[in-house]
Amino acid sequence: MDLEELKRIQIECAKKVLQTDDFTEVRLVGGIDLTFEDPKGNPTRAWASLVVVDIKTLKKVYSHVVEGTVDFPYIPTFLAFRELPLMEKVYLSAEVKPDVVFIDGQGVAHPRGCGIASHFGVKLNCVSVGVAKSRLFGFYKEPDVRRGSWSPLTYRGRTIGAVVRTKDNTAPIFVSVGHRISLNTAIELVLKTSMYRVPEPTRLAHNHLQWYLRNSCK
DNA sequence: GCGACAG
DNA sequence: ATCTTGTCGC
Repeated sequence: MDLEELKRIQIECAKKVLQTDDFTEVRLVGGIDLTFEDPKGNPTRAWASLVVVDIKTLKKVYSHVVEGTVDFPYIPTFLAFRELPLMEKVYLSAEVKPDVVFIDGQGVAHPRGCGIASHFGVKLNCVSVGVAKSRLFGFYKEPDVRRGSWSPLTYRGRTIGAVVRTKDNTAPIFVSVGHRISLNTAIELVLKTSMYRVPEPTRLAHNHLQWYLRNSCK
């Protein structure tokens, strides 16, 4: 693998990212998650799930799982080259498409402005939001401990994302624009879909995989 | 040069 | 990401 070449791909992808709201209504919100048979191994067997929830009830209205082989290692800032293929597969084969998709990882809060959530959105031309449990890039001040408060994630004076408190006295999550959405709307959507620390679409996608691997899969 | 570094 | 049950605390 030639990382310099992959960097150029990310730089080109970043140019196509749209950071304004480009949709009419949001009724269905989806979350995509991956799990690996051997996280350290390369290649390794892996599964991806897409769970779609109704934004009004936060109840699951659709879920889908696909299996595949992942043969690219985990390298910070190059996560998309490892996880994007399976994410594309689960999304493209889904019978229900959400209006917005939450992706585990960063969107534009990335050294080259193209984290996995943005890469996913641009490649599939859909509305996406980066929802990460930890920081990859940028600086911030700890937001207030109350649910709903947030502080900007910045780099060289520019806001690239937000550190959002989705639950009282609980570690915040890192939200950034994926594609075709504004940061303010992304934050609003994340807060609207969060009952716990991690927003429901993402949390349920993760739970669904755990359940799936204990049953249907052999 | 050294440390940091989504999942 | 994963190894892993009960347990402590709000």
